[in-house]
Amino acid sequence: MTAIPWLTQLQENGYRLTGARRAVVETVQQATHALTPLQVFDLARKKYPALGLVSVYRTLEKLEELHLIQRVHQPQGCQAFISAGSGHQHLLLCQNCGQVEFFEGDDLEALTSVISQRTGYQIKEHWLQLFGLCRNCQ
Amino acid sequence: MTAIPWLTQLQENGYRLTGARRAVVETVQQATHALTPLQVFDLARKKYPALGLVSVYRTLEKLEELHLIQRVHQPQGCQAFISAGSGHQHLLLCQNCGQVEFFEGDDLEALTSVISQRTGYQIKEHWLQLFGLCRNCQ
DNA sequence: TTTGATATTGAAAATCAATTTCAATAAGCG
DNA sequence: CGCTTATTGAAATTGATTTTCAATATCAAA
Ligand SMILES: [Mn+2]
Ligand SMILES: [Mn+2]
Ligand SMILES: [Zn+2]
Ligand SMILES: [Zn+2]
Repeated sequence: MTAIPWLTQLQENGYRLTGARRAVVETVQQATHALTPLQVFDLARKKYPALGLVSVYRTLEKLEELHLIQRVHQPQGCQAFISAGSGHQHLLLCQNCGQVEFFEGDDLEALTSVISQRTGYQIKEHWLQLFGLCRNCQ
Repeated sequence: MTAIPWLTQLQENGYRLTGARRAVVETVQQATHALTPLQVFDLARKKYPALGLVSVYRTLEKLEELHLIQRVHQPQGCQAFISAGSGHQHLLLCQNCGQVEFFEGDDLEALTSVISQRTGYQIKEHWLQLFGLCRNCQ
């Protein structure tokens, strides 16, 4: 998959296409691990050496706003981002190497209706994240 | 429920009982909402005016280490803490007022075994959090 | 193409939360 | 009551993120 759809989306939302943005977008889109802003900076600078860290923050902000990336919450920190899956998806993270996989097909209907009844809450959303070891790391 | 069991646990683990600790423990234990260190500070200072913010951080650290509190991850930030349920429990958060409820009895066995097979991951843990509106906020 | 309005840039400064340092104090044991 | 030492709050420091700003680059319009 190429970086074009993301760049197009940025453009369609009134943002200009620049070297800094191209480098950040390509970097994040290619990643199979969640990346912190600093990691994005280090990787993207190889493609575009003039890049400033500030532009990484600014671009990540826009990508998140367009739902092209999502923040990854982990016990050791919540500053990393990964390309967002399309549709309703959840994350599976390798506790050893940090690799990220998406999965879907969870059915929490039965659970949420029980909880809803038990607590009186009207349930709107859920966060589900699995942690484990990828094939390589087992 | 009183603050004594937590204070006892601190003492049993070699920590001394001080005014600062009592104030923080009471504050966090009584809360029905997740509290940030600064919120704990403001509340606990009413009980113990000499309290320093540093001691809040230090006490929260120890309570988390003893699994008496847990960090709450939310879209708007991940710095808040809530009294930890006992046993395997999950959180249900009110998106409007921030009230926290615990629930248990989720069974993700079927799901995780499918995902495990599909991805090759050995699944070790899961995070599940529900968001919704409490009775008052509906 | 050229032009011009303005979005975007990176550097530097500022902010903010969290951590470390440190000398004074207080907990808890004998 | 004393003594050891864990704990304290203030202040300094760190580290991440945000803001400010003048220079520059994008891109639509001429
Ligand atoms: Mn789901
Ligand atoms: Mn569970
Ligand atoms: Zn792995
Ligand atoms: Zn509510």
